[in-house]
Amino acid sequence: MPELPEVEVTRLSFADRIAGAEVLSVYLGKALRWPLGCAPAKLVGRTVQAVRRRGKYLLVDLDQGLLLVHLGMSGSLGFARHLAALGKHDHFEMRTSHGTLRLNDPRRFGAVVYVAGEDAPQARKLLGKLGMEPLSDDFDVARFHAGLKRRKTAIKQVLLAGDVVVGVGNIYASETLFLAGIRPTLNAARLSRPRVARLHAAIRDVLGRAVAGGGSTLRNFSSAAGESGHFQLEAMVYARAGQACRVCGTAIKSLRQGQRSTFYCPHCQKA
DNA sequence: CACGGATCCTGATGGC
DNA sequence: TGCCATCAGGATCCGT
Repeated sequence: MPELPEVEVTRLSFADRIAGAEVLSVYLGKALRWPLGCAPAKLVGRTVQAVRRRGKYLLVDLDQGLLLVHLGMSGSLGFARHLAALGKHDHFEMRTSHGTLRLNDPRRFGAVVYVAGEDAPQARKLLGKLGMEPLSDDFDVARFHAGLKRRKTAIKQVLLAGDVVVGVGNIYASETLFLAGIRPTLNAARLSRPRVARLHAAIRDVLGRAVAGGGSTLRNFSSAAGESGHFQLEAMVYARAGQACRVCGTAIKSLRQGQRSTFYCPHCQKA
């Protein structure tokens, strides 16, 4: 489910409401990707101060320490005053004075990790190598180009790796490369400055619009095609192998890169 | 060190 | 209750 826009929209959905809340109890279900890192009882009595985001991680600031929350491939967070009984895939729940925060994650690639601070070893391990925030002012063409020049692998895989720029997941990687007219297999270091500029613009444009549009993914959009207001985020290439390119009509191709599927238009995207 | 591949887990889907 | 293979929006870990 979650690429950066959904994580950001999730954050916006409860950050203000949970701020100031006191933690009343913590429930842990089946193991997630990593252990919580402290006894659940240690969180009781803490106060939630804010919810921030770094890449696809949510940072839930407490008066002592913080929680790093990642939704993995299949996770979703809900926050409400009253929730139904715990479901099969609800593996973390934190009751607070303002409502209950609950993580549902069928595949359990997600995680909730307590760290004493952002300098704690586990925090540095998870957050330390993250690249630039795509919607921040830091992410400019010059820095993007400099980052890509250091990487010798395919541009699609560099986008996914997240150590140059964060938040571009498998769907948006294919989509932004289409919008920029760049073949996904091209060596990142060899992209010309104008092409880097086009890719930079595509990333900011697509991610920014997805956040503004409520974080729904392109895949969801395609299934909801025809709904007004969402039309502009219809997938151009993702999951469209064999179908006609919406721009030129050429059949969309697919390939595997690092165990992930990639989609592109062989005519619109130049090698 | 940078890269490519294996890996964690459950569920949906489609072929046979 | 059919069985099996494949794929899924992530990203870390490990061997080379």
